[in-house]
Amino acid sequence: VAENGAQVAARLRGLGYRITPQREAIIEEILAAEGHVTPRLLARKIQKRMPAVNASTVYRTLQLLESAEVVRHFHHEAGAEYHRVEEGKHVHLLCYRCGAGDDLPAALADQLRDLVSRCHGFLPDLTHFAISGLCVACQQAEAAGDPGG
Amino acid sequence: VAENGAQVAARLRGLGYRITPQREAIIEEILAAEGHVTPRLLARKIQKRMPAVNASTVYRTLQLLESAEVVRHFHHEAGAEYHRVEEGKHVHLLCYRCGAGDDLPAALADQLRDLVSRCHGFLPDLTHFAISGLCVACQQAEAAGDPGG
DNA sequence: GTATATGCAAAGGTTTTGCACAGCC
DNA sequence: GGCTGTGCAAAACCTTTGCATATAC
Repeated sequence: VAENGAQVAARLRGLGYRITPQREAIIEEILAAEGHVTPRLLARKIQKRMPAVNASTVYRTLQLLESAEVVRHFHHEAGAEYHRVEEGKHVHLLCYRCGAGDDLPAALADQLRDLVSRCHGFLPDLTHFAISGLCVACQQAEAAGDPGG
Repeated sequence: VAENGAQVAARLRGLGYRITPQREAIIEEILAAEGHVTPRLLARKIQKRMPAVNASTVYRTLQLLESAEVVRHFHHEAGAEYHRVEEGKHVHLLCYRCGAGDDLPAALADQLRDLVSRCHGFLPDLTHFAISGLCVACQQAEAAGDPGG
C-alpha cells in the first residue's frame, strides 16, 4: 500500500498541485523517515540536501501534504510530529520517567477505541495525541525504590 | 480534600518557599479557576488584579506549584493547560470537528488504564494528554452526510 | 503566459534567561 | 541582613505572513 515519492507526486499533480524540486525533496525525506519527524528537524534535513530551501517552504509543504492525506501529525510533550499516513495507526506511548517510546498493539488500540465508544459515545482517535505513562522497566524500578531520573 | 489558598501557602512555606503577594494572587487565581487555564490566560488574569506582575513570574510560579504538587498540566492541540491536582483525574476528550470538550467517567478511565496495563505492561496516565475524536453529535452529523465544519 | 510556489524578511507569539533591585523571613 | 523572588529587557524559539520574483505547466 505504501506509495513511493513518484506516486505521491503523481497524486499531487492529479489534485492540481505543481511538483517542484523542493516538494520532491520534502516528500522523499518524509517517506524515508522511519516513524515521525518534527517540522524543524525535517527542515534541517532538507537544508542539508538543498541549502537554499527556506523553512517556510517546509511548513507550507507539510500543510499541503496533510490536506492531501499524505501525512498526518500527532502531539506529544515537545510539540507536533509528522508521519506518513500509512504509519498512522500507531498509538504512541511515552514513558515520562525514562523517555522511552513504544506503540500500542493494533488489536489493543481497537479494543480501547470500541470500549470508549460503546460506554461513552465519544469515538476517540487515539493516534492524535501520545499517551504518557510508565514503561514496564520504570514501574519495576519505582517499585524497587530506585530514585531514577 | 481541596485546599484553600492559605493552606497551599502554608504548605509552600513548610517546603521553604517564601510567600509573596504575587504568589498569593497566582495561587488564588488558579484555585478559583474551574477546570484548566493556560499560562498566558493566567498571566492576563493576574495582571488585571496586579498590573505590575510580569509574565515571567507567572511561568516561574507555575513551575514551582507543579513541583510542589499543587498543580499539574496536560497537553492539547493549543498547548499546555494547568489545573489543580485535585481536578487531575479527568481524561480530556476533545471533538476535532466541533471543538467540544468532555470528560471520561472515572470508572471508564480506570478500566482503560487497567486494560492497557494488563495487556501491554505500560501503565498509562491518560490525564496527561487530551484525547481527540468525534463527539456523539458530530458522529451523527457525519453519518447524515452533513458537511459540517 | 499565467497562476502558483518560493525565498526573504519581518512579524507574531510564547516561553526562558541574566541581572540588578526589592522584599520576605 | 541574607537569600530568594521579582521586574525588566532581551533573547531564543518556532511558526506564520506579505510581497516580489522565479518557475512549473
